[in-house]
Formats: sequence, C-alpha cells, structure tokens
Amino acid sequence: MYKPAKWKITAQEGNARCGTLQTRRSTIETPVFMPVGTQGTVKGLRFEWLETELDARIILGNTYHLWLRPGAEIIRTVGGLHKFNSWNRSILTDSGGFQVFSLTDLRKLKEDGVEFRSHIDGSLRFMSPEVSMEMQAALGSEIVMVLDECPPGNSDFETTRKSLEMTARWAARSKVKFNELQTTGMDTGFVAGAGNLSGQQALFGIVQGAGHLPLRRESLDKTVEIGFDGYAIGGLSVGEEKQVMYDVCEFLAPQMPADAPRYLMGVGTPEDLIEAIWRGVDMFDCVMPTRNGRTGTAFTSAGKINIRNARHATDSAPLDANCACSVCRRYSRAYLRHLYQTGEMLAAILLTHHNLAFYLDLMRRVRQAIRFGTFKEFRRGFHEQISQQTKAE
RNA sequence: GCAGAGGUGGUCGAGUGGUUAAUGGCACCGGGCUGUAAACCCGGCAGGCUAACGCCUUACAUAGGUUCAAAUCCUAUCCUCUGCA
Repeated sequence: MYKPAKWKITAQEGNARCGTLQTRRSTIETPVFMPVGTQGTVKGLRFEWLETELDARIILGNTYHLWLRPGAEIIRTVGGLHKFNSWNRSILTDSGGFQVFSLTDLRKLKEDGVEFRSHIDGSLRFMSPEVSMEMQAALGSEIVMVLDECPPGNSDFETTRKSLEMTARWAARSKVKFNELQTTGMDTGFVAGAGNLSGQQALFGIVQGAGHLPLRRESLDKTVEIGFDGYAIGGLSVGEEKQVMYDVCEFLAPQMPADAPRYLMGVGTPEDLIEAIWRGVDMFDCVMPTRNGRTGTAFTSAGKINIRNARHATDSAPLDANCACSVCRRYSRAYLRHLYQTGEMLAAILLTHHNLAFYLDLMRRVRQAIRFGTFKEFRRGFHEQISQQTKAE
C-alpha cells in the first residue's frame, strides 16, 4: 500500500537526525525550516526567490486565516491553494489550533469545537476538527495538522491534562474525517500517479502537555495510538521558560516514533533550532525570520542586529559578511538602514529575504554537519559565538 | 509706510496668570517580536548630579516691568506672514 509521504533517515549523530521527507510535491531534506506563509504568501517574498535562491521545499499556510478569507468556497472554486498562489512545492497547513491560543479573547472552547469571533468582521464562526479537515482538504496541502488545543506554556497540571485529553479526542475525530475526505476526493491537491506515493495528503498528530513531562508522555501515547504520518510537539514557545522547551524536547523527542518525522511547532531562534535538532527534532516553522525582518531585525552569523541602530548609518558592510545571499552580496547596512528609516517597503523585503536565506542556510550546514558526524562541534561552535557576542554587549 | 495676525523644546503644534521641564503628532535614539489580529508594539527624548527616592541649573524671539506666582498680563525692540498702498 502506498503512503502519502515517505520518510527516510539518512544520517544520525546522537539523537540528531538527517533525513528526507518525500511528499507528492517535493522532497524535503531534514532538519528543515519551513517559512511561514499564513495567508497563502510568505510575507514580503516572491515565490521565485523561495524556489530558486532560497530553495525552500515546503512552506506553511494557515487554515484559520484562509478559512476566514478568502474562504473555503473560493479556494475550492480556484482549485486549491497551490493553483491559487502558484506554489507547486509542498505546503503544510496549520489547523487553526494556534489561533485557539493566540486569539484566546475572541473564542469560546467547547468539546465540539471552537467558536471564533472573527477578528476581521466580528462574525461568529465555528471551527471543529471536522471543519479544519474539510478546509485543509480544500486547500490541498501536503501535510495536514490535526486541530489541537494549545494551552499557555505555564498551564498547571490539571488544566493541561484536561486540555490534552480533549486534544486527543479531537485528534481521533480529525483522523476519521480526514480519511473520509481522502476517499471521497475532497483533496484539491491530489496527485494521480505520484510514483511510489499515494498522491494523498499526509496527516500529522500533535503532542501537548505543556511543561509536565508525565503529561507529555501520556499525550504522546494517545497520539501514537491513533497513528499519524508524522508527530508534532505543540504547546512550546507559548510563554514558558526557555529551559522548559529544551527539557520537553529532550524528554519527548527520543521517545517519539523514529520512523516518522518530528516537528517542533512554532520554534524558533537559530539557537532553539540547533538545540532541538540536537535532541532529535526534524522539522520547524517560525514567524521569527519573516516578522523580525519586517520589523528591523536581521539574523546573522554574529548574532542579531537591529538595522535601525545609528551605528549602521554609514556602514558599507553587508548584513552578514559570511552570508552568500543576494541581499548580502549587493546591499550595504547603510542602505538597508536608510530604506528602513524612510519606511520603504523594500527594507522589509530585503531583510525578510536575508533572514530566510540565513535560516535555510543554517539548516543546510546543520544537515551537512550531521552527515559528517561533526554536529557536536558545530553546536559547540555556535554556542561559543553566542557567548562571545553576549560578552561583547 | 499703514492695517491685521503671529513668534513655544530637532520640527509641526497645544497651552493664554498657579501640580508646566511644558499635552499631542512627527523626527531622532533604544528595546522587544517563537504553529502571524504585528511593514507592529513598548520605552526614552533641555542639561547636570545620584545606586535610588530625588536634587540642582537653564528654558516658551530679545530686554525690561507688573505680581506671592508669568510661556501666559504690560512696555520697548527685533523678526515673520497676510492684505492695502
């Protein structure tokens, strides 16, 4: 029987893994960073750049946001998200679960689903595991996420336990509905004759449990029991201490099925990625490179820089002397600062471009290190750079 | 020349006798951003001293004056704008 996605580990160093995830639309080398494209666009970047220079193989889309606008009907009419936005490589769609957390003041949580007060026009909208699956089938993404509840990172034991139990029930419902949609041809992204793949969508489960390790274990068991094509760690980088995130990854990742990709949702800083990969995580997404790019922060091999700072006013150096991206090859800090200060949209575009290039290149170098068995040294070198930078400040 | 209006901190602009070192906006300086309600949000912004509560100095064109108290009232001077000659 053909599967929707094929996962293969190609190299390992300790808990860190290097692999390939083949979907019906692209082959993704892991560890991978997936640029976030909430509304069907990676803000500020043309797909041309993502395809050629950056060579991103997969990006995100968001079910909640695309569900509100343009809506399922339009998406179905135009034949799914790939046809709509012209991105022909893989897409992973988040289920709307994060909005249960981020839009907490605009929603009511019930066993059946979530009642959202639309942040756009105030209308009442009902999202359930079934609705989320339907919307994600309409979008036709390669990887579908189950609808989960993402409780705040510092939630207490009892709250977390109740939440994770409902998430588990939602996961089971998600899978039932997902299977039904796959067999009734509701997936707009279906690829007939996709080689040794089924051409269908893959479905990932999400492990919750906040900072409580026993609950993490419990959630993992429940999720694995249902059975998914990949497993995500959710509910981190949502207000808890950074060490909690590392501890949860360290505890959880090695226990997650080795024969499926592990995805740490919503993380993070370059350092976070290194630390999570070290602990056995394969996939990441985060708004940080795109949002921070828009708001004036560039990630570089020497740490973060704020392009607004006056010290860059006449600096003819690129953002990062060690970066080979087209922005660093051509534009000076002085010019980028000028663009930012004058409110020119090109500032956001160029900083976003560089930041994503930096993130994707970092992942390339990490993969290479794992293949060569030098990731341990790579990680140490990375730490030294960061502590040097902290001292310098 | 005559008539009218007006000169406030980097800038625009409130304030028209008493918590005014002076509201706001902009500019400037700095910080934040982790499955995107964010091309956004927060802080600082006369000078000096202090670890800090605070304290001191200089400030609303210039120079005088009235008053317990003046950016605010009076006088003179300088300057700007508008209209008429």
